[in-house]
Amino acid sequence: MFSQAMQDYLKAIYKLQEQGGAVSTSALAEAMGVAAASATGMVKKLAGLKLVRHHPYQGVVLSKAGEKMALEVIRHHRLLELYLAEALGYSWDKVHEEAERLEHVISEEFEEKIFEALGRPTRDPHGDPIPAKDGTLVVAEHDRLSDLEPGATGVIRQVSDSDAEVLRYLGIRGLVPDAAVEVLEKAPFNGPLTVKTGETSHVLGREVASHIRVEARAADDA
Amino acid sequence: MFSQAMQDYLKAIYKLQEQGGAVSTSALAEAMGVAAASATGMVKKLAGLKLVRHHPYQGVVLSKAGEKMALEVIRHHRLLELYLAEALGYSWDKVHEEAERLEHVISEEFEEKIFEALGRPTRDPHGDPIPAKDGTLVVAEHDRLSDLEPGATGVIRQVSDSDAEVLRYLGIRGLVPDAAVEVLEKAPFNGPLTVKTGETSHVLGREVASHIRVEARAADDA
DNA sequence: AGATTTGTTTAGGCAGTCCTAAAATAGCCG
DNA sequence: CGGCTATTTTAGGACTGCCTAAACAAATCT
Repeated sequence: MFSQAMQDYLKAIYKLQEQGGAVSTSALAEAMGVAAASATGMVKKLAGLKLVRHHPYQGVVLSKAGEKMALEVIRHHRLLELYLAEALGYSWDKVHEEAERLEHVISEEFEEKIFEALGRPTRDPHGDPIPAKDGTLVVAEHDRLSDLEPGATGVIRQVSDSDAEVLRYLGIRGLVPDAAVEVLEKAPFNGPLTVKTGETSHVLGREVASHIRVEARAADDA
Repeated sequence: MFSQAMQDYLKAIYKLQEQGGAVSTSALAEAMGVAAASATGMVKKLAGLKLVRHHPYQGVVLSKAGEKMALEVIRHHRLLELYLAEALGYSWDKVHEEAERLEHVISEEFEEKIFEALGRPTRDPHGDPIPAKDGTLVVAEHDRLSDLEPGATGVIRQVSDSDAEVLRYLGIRGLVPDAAVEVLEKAPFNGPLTVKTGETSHVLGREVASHIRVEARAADDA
């Protein structure tokens, strides 16, 4: 009834939605690695199934049902990643690809078994929350980058700003979801922060940094 | 390049071939749960890829390459069954269905990891041999039913006879691969055997019984 | 505003796998 | 052998998901 392709599209829409409201078909097409027309076609199909709401030329938004389906796939994905890493000794850079294929074919029973084998975890190897079986996702209230103290390190989870210019600026600097960051310096009051990502450091206004949600790493991490 | 459907067909052909020479398209269609025309179509495609040899109206036989591919899938299947049962506590009657879906999507790395985790096994939960990675299958030299002594029990693995009539006779009596049998009596010299399968017992000529390969069960089995 | 650029949708096709119906072939029986 | 029946193949479609090219809409620039 619901093809694998549909699941992939729902998941992609979910992930794009996380980083900002409605999702354009071109962004979706890019995320899926297909032509824009293909994304439009699938969006229409999903809209017909009431899994998304589509306002032509305005983007697409998951419906309640669509979000639930997306979260089921994401739960599978994250549990699999964790299982591959923990139980089978996969390195972290390889779990994603394998989980990507397995997530569509495992049964509820398989999901249940690995969930139990892992001790009913709530976070995957990347620190992302694992949606619950009923489709509930405890969205971690991540710290704002502007809240971190000098010396602290973390991983960017979400970048939201109404100004596309600012987003582009941050993107060019590598301050995008999943990037690791470290706070080098922090001026007092509402002064700027100096942060490092990859090999280079950048100075950010406090206001801008407050729009970047990060997941702080424990101090004893590598 | 090689679709999942093709893998399934190759596997089905392999299994049918095990039970007797060339495979008819209708037998293949039935095994795959598709219309006869669909099987013909796929067979032509596989023949084009040199994975099978097809003589119209005469059935289909795996080529060397086709057999290797079939064995790879079967290796995946059997390793998965074993892993699901051993590592995840699946009951034996559920492993097959899950393995059926997983076998097509796991990577070589996954295969390798579970192979090692299981201690490099050579038999699956049903007692079937697991093909080696290079596509070699150590075909167990099963006992002939006619060799078993009264009281012995086993599982039929292969029934081969040039006489279709005999095969049908055996089929009607439930003496088919995977059936459990027990030898009740055995006349001396080349006299007949009385064997039981399911609830009923049958008398078989020694000659016929010698064409039935069985895997003997250890005496201490249930 | 008008023109250009950018983004989105429609239209028409292609490949893969399935189907049904009809034609071709093989096997069997009188 | 000739004809019946069962099996197998061919022919023609349906459906999914992808593509390119062209039409359309919105945003941007002058």
